[in-house]
Amino acid sequence: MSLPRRFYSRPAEDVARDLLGKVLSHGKTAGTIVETEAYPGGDDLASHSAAGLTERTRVIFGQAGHAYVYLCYGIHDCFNVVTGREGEPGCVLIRAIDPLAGIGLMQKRRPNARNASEFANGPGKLTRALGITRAHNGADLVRGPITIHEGKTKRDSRIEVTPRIGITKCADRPLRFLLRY
DNA sequence: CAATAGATCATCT
DNA sequence: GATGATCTATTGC
Repeated sequence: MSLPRRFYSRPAEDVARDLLGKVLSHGKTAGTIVETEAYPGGDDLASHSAAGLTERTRVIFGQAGHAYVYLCYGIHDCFNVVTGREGEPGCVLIRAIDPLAGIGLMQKRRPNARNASEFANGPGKLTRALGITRAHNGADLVRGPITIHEGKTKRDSRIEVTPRIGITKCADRPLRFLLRY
């Protein structure tokens, strides 16, 4: 069962933290979300939405619970979840997942990976492993084909908060969330 | 093993 | 025309 719309209709920081431990799936592949970053918009210059409402950032300003997929460094597709109220910008970048299903398929899609832990331990790797592309930009996660649902609660799991990485602006804000277990 | 460069292109100035 | 929410191969200790 997919997470309800209201789960996403909250501030990006809250959604980013609560997304840890949830399961992201597409087709036969799925994995537990273990790393996220919040891009709340507003005065956060690191957010793509800081440039304002453009053709590219349109979906970030749209209804929560939709996918924002963009091309990074001309090479990689990165997957985000739109958050907050409609008309207000905000999204969460999914940075890493722990493979749960479709291991064989992920292996095939990521020939460079040495082992399962390297299938989706990065924003660009994760989209490759799950088969997510820019064609999914704007897709509704409540309906599919990409969905997010509850996962099993792991024992002794802790949430770690650090500054976001790979950015130059607002690089000091603690908006990166990791699940350690 | 750590550091660095190259790949590659849509979006914005 | 510059820039980037990255990944990988290669070079250098």
